[in-house]
Amino acid sequence: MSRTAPGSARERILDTAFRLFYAHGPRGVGVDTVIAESGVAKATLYKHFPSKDDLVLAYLDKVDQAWFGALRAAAREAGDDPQEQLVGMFDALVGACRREGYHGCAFINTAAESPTGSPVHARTVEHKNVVRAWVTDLARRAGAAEPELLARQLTLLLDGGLASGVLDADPAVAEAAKRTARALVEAATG
Amino acid sequence: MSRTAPGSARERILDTAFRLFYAHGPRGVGVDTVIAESGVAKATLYKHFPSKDDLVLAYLDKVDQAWFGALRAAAREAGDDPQEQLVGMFDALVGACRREGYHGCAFINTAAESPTGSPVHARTVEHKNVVRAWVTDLARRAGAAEPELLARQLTLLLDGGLASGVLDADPAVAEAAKRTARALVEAATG
DNA sequence: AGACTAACAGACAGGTCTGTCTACTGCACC
DNA sequence: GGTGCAGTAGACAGACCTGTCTGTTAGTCT
Repeated sequence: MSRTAPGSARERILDTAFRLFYAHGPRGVGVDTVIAESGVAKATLYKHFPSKDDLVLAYLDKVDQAWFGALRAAAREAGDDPQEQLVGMFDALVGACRREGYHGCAFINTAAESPTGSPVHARTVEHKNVVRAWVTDLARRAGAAEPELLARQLTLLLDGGLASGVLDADPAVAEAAKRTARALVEAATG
Repeated sequence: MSRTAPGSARERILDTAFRLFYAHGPRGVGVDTVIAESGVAKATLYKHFPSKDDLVLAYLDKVDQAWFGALRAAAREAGDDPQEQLVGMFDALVGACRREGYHGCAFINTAAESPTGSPVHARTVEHKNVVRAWVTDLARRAGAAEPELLARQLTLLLDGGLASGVLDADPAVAEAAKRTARALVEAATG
């Protein structure tokens, strides 16, 4: 286990899949392409991921970590005040827009090309619920009159900003979302 | 031209494509399936639509007519007051959520599986711009302090509601969007 | 009656996709 | 030194996809 680090091939496959799947959508990338670009044998890929769907789910897990992590980091950077954190998390959207190769929400994009009821769908719903629960908690601590409503409003804005990111990475959209978020937070916390 | 109405085959193809493409995404439906379900010969399809991409674009035009039409109808039903119309257009979202087989925004879903810069992309951007221009005009007539900002906010909400529709057709999301729209319109026209 | 048009029916080519299988290589540990 | 493991390389099957092509049918117009 010294020539190649443990799980090195797996990491390489997943990193490559992350990049390609996000850029072209899982259905737009063949397994052969992932293999070629990650410099791995086909058998190795199918050993770590028994089917392409398993690879797609692993990709979504990676996306979940990255995006949810970015949201929490942006909120943390806004300080200790929950109200400021609710607004600050939109900096994750602003930052994503500026990033090269930004292409909107990986979950939405993947769910759009997957049949309803598929594991991909379920994973996406789960992700959205986790994020909204976190926002709801933040809204509650911010003293919102209706935390669930405020969380719904803010996640609507987030999803809207992410969705339009498929088309063009316009930072103005993200900035508008942030301004709107501030207005909604102030209105809800009086 | 009496046995079959003029363009009857074309209509049948387009209707079938509309249904199938919306349900499974254009890439998830083969031309053979469209042919089989519309009861048409392959040559006929390729005569009316030289390539599958042309069919997809025609599908998007149909979607544009349907969705933009629904938005304007919902606004019209809200009365003559532009402020009420801005809020009322969200009834199109509420209605879409309730419809059987609702699966989110056809444009976003299609764009998600199309390469950046493709005709599909351009058509989607155009659609979104047309809708936002219409909303901006409405916002101006409603006396909004910053019509562009209000339009951006409202379309963000619309897109957010539509995007989450890929996951579950929860009317609560649409209702929350409408409530939020009302709050934003009132704040902007105060 | 004859020409034209729209459509039907379906075979076919050429490519791509997922997933399996065989054969080989090099390292670690016993 | 021998065994097992992780990985490489690539052929292969079987399905599916787009787009083309040939031949046939039926109705319309002159």
